[in-house]
Amino acid sequence: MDSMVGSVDRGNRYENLARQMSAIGAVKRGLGRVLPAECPSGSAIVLALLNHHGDMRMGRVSELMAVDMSVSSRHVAHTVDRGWVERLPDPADRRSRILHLTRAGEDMLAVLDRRLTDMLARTLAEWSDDDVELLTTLLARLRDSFGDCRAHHA
Amino acid sequence: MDSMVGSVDRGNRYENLARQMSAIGAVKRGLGRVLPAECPSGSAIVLALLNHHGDMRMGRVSELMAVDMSVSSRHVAHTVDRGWVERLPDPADRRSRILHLTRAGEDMLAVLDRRLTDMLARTLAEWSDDDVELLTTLLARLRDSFGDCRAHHA
DNA sequence: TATTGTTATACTCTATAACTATA
DNA sequence: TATAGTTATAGAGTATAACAATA
Repeated sequence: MDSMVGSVDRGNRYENLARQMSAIGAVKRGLGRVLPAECPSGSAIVLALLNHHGDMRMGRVSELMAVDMSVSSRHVAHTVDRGWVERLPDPADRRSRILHLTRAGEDMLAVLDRRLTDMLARTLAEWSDDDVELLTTLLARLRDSFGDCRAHHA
Repeated sequence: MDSMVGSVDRGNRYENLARQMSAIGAVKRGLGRVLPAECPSGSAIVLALLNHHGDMRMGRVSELMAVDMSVSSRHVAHTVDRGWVERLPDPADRRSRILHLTRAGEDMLAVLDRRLTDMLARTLAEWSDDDVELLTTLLARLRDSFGDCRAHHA
């Protein structure tokens, strides 16, 4: 395989994809700019996860975000400081605590939803419904393929 | 509009997309983990841009990355320090300099390409060629729709 | 002894503002 | 005066390692 030129097409295909993925950084920065100053993206993601999946523990947050627990711990701490999330005792394991979205957290989430929706509606005005849905589906599948791709020192 | 329930579908559509976009952070972190320690993603993007678009000035880099010039300036400085990029005088404007990918930069780019390609080939093993291409196209279009979405204080 | 979670430290990415040099 | 670019500073995100409490 190494000496063949036949792999150029495949290599190019992934190269294009990698470049487009890097370019997505610009999209994420654009989304981040519409967030309220007191609710940066890390906090916003925590709220969205709790809203979508329901109450969960720290380990599950870090798993869903595919980040180290030290990272999710800080994000969650920020949301708790703002009163958007509360840590309830876990009857099954006293080391752990159950994270629960508060009413104030739901209110903040409503603000986030509105801002992001406005932003996307403006930016994707020329996209058809089918294309938006197709992109959403492919992104979900991409995230799924990557799975929990954290650095496992094993 | 506020009192109607009819907007639920559209709102939900964008909400899903926003959530998937956030999840893409996990994908980007996964890609970042395969990069060499001496070439973080900022540097890698600079090299890829110069390779793909050819020589350019700082302003064009910040435009393509959709970041402030102070940011791209630091990324470029890092690549120059490593000998991957050189700053050539711009005959048309002595304030500016032309950024040029060196041979060492091309070599580093080859390393990056190999690592990213391996990673994607492993991760997207079950994807069809058509789906990979479709995702690539949609990401490019998404980036295009966002355009130069930097904060313009005007 | 292993696991859940927190905290300290360090590094990358980013934006704002102040600055230099040139147009 | 305006523009191209650099640098200083500050803030967010992340990972590693050391630590606490509990299993």
